[in-house]
Amino acid sequence: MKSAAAIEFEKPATLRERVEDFLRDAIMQGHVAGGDRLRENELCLKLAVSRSTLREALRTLEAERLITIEPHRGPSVARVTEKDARELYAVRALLEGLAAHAFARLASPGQIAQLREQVRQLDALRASVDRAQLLDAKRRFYDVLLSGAGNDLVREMLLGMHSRINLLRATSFTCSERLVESLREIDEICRAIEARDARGAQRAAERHVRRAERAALAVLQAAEARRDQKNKPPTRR
Amino acid sequence: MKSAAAIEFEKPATLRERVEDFLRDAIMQGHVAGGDRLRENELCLKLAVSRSTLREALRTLEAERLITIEPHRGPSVARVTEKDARELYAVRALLEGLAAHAFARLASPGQIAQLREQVRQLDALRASVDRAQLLDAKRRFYDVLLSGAGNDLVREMLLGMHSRINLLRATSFTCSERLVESLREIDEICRAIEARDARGAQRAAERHVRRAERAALAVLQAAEARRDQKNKPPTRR
DNA sequence: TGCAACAGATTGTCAGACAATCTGCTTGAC
DNA sequence: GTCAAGCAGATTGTCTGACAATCTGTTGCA
Repeated sequence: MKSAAAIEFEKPATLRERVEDFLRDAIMQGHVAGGDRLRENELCLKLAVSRSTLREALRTLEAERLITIEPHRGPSVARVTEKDARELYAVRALLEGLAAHAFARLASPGQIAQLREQVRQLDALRASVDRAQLLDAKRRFYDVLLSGAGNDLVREMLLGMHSRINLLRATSFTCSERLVESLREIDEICRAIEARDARGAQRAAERHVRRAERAALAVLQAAEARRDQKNKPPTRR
Repeated sequence: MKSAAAIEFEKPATLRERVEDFLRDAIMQGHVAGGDRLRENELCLKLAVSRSTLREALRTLEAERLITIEPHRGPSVARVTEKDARELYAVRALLEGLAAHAFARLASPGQIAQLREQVRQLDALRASVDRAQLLDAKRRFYDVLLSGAGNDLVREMLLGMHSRINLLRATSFTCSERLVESLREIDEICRAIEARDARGAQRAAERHVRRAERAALAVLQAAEARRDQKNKPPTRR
């Protein structure tokens, strides 16, 4: 019952924060698709909040790049293009590498044990079909890793990036083959950390992200091809 | 008269954007100090805008971490602690390294020439006493570098970080010795790029940031020591 | 000195309004 | 039939005014 954990899970104090959380969830769970417009009036009615409150929440989401707001056109759910994804993964590889390196150097034995425990829980879910459960376990793993790395800026940046990556829907865990591979890579990171091998942990983390990228891009390209197929037939020629 | 440049300098379309820009400037120019509270009514009166508009702008600034907003206490100018600065520079080193690496690989000869031109202009300002002019030249250098690197995410992240770093006031250019050193380091980055030596450019960029960090931390620590000296005397004991 | 209660200031949220702008549809011309 | 112009409704940007919840500094009491 650490107070830090308690603080982490405290209910949002303000209404605006609850709106943010709700919208963030709705986007990441795919209840709205990339490119969908979010009309203010609709959302006000659905969430029973005023426009002021809603618009403030939307500004925050815009800063997180989960939505885009164009003048006189309003907010829409962000589209993650292939280029976006590449850039996202390139930065993520660097930052996760940094975090793994720092964790291997700085974490206490207790924190390392915690990390291993999270890996074990992830492994136990290997056969699970519940996507949400898997994502939650993954989130807990990163919670431990990023908290122990002692760099709050990196933590916040990566948390923001993870929500964008989830928006991709092409999460590393999308297909089960990738899942097994992914778990092995995570185990490698953890093992390097247990050996206090900072460079090794960094490299393992970078490798993990690069592989996740490859899987994600494959899914993304497949999705785009499907979309093009559907939209292009009535092409002018 | 490239259209891209024209777009870059277009006047903000909405009032909120102008408010953002004004506040961002005010903070970075040091017109308000770290920790200062920003009372909504005051700002509304001074800027002649409504609270809705102002509060939206403040949310954006909060996301950029230029201000912090605490529930029922309102916005204050962010304080950059020593730990913040270290984290900031650690990430900045990685991202600028990435940008330099990408620029060396991808930039067109024309872009490289542009970069060199910016370095030349910076050099010409070596003796200048006008801080604003120097900062502007530095900004233009980074504009060229980050545009040519082809990674918009990295560009936006670094632009945001630069505004926070300027908030530090302990800019690399604060003391003139550091300025000369800094210019040499920038020249090294540029030379590696001209030689299409991506790894070398990356390392030079990382080295540049690490040195800037050292200088910034020195200034920051001196400032904190001074502040402690002033605040601590009436200590309880 | 320390604590409690109170008053003023400030923020969080709401409702309603109106002009500027966007969007889709109708209409008219070729 | 296609294309351009124009109009009407929808949507956003911004403002005003309001009120309850919370914070903050001060006063008064023990």
